[in-house]
Amino acid sequence: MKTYSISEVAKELNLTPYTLRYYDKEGLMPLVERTSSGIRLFKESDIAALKVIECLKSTGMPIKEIKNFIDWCSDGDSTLNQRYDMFMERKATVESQMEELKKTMEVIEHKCLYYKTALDAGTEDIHKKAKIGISGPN
Amino acid sequence: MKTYSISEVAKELNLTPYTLRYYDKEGLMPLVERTSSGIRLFKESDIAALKVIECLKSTGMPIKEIKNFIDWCSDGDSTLNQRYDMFMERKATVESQMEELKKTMEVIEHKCLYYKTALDAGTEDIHKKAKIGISGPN
DNA sequence: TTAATCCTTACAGTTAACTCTAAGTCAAGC
DNA sequence: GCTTGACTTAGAGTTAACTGTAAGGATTAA
Repeated sequence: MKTYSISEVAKELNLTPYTLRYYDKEGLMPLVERTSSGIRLFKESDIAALKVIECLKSTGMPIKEIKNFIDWCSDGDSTLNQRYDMFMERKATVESQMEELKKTMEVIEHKCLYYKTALDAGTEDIHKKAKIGISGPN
Repeated sequence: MKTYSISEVAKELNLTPYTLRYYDKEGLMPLVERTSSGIRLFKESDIAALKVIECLKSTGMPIKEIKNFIDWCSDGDSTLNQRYDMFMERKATVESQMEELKKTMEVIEHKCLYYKTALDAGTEDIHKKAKIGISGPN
């Protein structure tokens, strides 16, 4: 079975070896095998697990909570419920993040239009002095 | 014109007075008026400006860059171009954040299904031993 | 008049997630 | 044999954005 060195994995996941060792130290990678001399041998499944970790991280989940999940994985079927609940909770989190982002986008787009108009007019006053025009304020 | 105290504004924006004073110190609130004794009087327009700041923050923009924007606002029409460009850039950022979130959501939803199936079966092995069933692996 | 709330400066502490250095070892490839 | 890249422990440094304390003073509402 093909294995990968720490720097190969780091490159693939856009991380550094430092970060991977840090994750290891924090207990996020309990399954990675070693050579007799102690060098980490990452399998495809380890990389897949790291991608899940990166996914959880991108939802804003702190490393200590991700560690709980990793521990549950090691504990076997008795923790299936916790793990299911955790992902359902993450799903809700991501849903609300999406809604927040949508609202943010609306404000940003509004500002883009605002500055486009101002730029075309050569002055921001176009928004303050709309009374002069035909259409009136707003 | 109605004005608001620092703690009223903090409550409305889910911040603390400490944070607002910190923003002020970092140059994010150059326009807030004061009483003769130095107490901040926030107008509706100041609160609106703070909401824009929170919006920019939620896109991941660091405070120092937000300060640039605030400075440009003070500089008047000569900076309309920078401000327009900035919001267009923010728009692109938010778009890519949305795409990232979508990918994240797909992984999370996949995991939800995975654990739902495992939970119903009582064991995670259902995924490893799929060969036994009719449908085969995957 | 008393409690609450505001202000200032100055600075220390917190948290998360790295990021790196030191010092010393080990092992594989050219 | 030399370079490269891996390893260890231990610990220091970094960054961002707060978060809070101290010390002293002013204002305002009940």
